[in-house]
Amino acid sequence: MKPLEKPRYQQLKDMIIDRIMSGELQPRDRVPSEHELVDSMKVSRMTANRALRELTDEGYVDRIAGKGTFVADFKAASHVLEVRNIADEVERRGHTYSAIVHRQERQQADGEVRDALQVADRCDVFHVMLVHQENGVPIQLEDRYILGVFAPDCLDQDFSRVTPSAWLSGIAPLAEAEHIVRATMPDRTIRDRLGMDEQEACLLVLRRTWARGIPVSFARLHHPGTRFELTGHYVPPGTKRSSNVFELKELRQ
Amino acid sequence: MKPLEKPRYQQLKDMIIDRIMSGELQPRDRVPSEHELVDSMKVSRMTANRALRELTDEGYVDRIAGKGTFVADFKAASHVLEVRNIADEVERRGHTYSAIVHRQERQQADGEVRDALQVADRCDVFHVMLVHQENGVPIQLEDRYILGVFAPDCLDQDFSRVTPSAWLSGIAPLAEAEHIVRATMPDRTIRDRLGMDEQEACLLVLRRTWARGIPVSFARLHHPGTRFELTGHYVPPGTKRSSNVFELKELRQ
DNA sequence: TGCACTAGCCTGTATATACAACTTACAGGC
DNA sequence: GCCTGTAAGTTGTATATACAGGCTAGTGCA
Repeated sequence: MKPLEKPRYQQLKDMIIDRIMSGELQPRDRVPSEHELVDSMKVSRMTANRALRELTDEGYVDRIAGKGTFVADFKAASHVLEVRNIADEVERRGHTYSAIVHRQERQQADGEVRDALQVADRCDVFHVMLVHQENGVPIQLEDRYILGVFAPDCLDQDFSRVTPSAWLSGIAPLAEAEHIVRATMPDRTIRDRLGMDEQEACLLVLRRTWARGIPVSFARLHHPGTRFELTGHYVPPGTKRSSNVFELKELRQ
Repeated sequence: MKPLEKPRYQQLKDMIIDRIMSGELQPRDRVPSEHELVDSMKVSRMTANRALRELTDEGYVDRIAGKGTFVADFKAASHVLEVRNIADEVERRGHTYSAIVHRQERQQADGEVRDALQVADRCDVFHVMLVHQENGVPIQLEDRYILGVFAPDCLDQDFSRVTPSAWLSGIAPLAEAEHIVRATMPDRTIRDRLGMDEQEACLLVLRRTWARGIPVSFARLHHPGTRFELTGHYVPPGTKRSSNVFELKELRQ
């Protein structure tokens, strides 16, 4: 006989996570205070405190003594997804970010895209291809597919202003991500668009993200091997927020 | 006026982490029980419980109801360091792991190695170079430098049986790690040792690890780009252990 | 009008207590 | 000898209570 019901603090956590994931609670919205949870859920304050404290540790909410508890920003939470927004990275270095959109169209999924998004053949998807630039120099070719039903107004977006990644983060919290990093030799199209040399390797990142339990986006991110690298720094948990972020960095030249 | 002293549960955590990092408490050793902490540290059981529970969440200790609290295995903790032991990876796939040691010698640090380990010029280091193989096929060229004072008996080790990474994990818990991932074109030596084609890109991982607050090891890990990739999967915290492990995987061919 | 103070709410921490469930060791009975 | 029951120690959870400190709005005084 397993415990027929979960611990009460876990029930509280699940209830609040559900309300965030379903969209009922939006970023910066106020979450019920400990005292309100005591009244409405018939638990002690220490139990409510534990639930909210663990949600804080896990990045779902932020707490401010004297004010209350608030749903964390999707964008901040997405930092946990290891690969930061490339536009933010460029600007954090004090450089100028720009993007050129090569494609933005509706397609039907097949082959690798269909498999990656786990959808039926010929399912409706959007295809976006753009080149990200730092001070006018190409640094990433993004080749992205987005699930049609997840983002119906994809064709109306101006991705030269807001990156697809940032835009997707704003629709729903990205709960899960998968990355595959490879070293490849780029084909002629990619090499030309990134302004790469003949004998230059390409750092390829395949990225899938999930929202509400289903895969919503699949992207191929190509980077010039001599100009960029992926760095990750792990520090033990307990010291501030346990940071485990991968980011793109300019190679010292 | 800031709080002149940290919260008591944090003091407990720091005390126990110190005893683990200093080597006083070894892996699988028993950690004082909640009741013992109540007596010796003059705190309530709930405070001791919180300290030990958070140390569990952070991977420092494991708790077993009815038995006690024990220092977590270094090896298990090192999984959190994102790049798993390559020998374990190979065996997990049901394949045969082997290694060929090309170098194992004492050197004096200079240039990139000196900078990476943050030591004085001509400081004593060990240099190990070996090729890891899966079913006899080379999959990684490891070029590693280890701080001399950290591992005095490095030359006595048989790295064809225990990988340097696993051996280092056994000396002291690796508390911090940095990874840099690049795509490069390998030079002739590396290409030959990995059995790579003329036009094949190389996935290069630069890895630094810290123990007891100081950098103890710096490694260059070269992989054939057409045969291997680095994968990472992020799932939200709160579901089991929040997993954020990068691992090397064989490319489907 | 403008300022200072206070009351009320919120989070952060700490304690004392209680019960349940699990593990181990040991004593007692068969 | 073997099995069973029990007692002690351990973690897991839950409650009630208390005090400190941050934040905000509103009251009241100058």
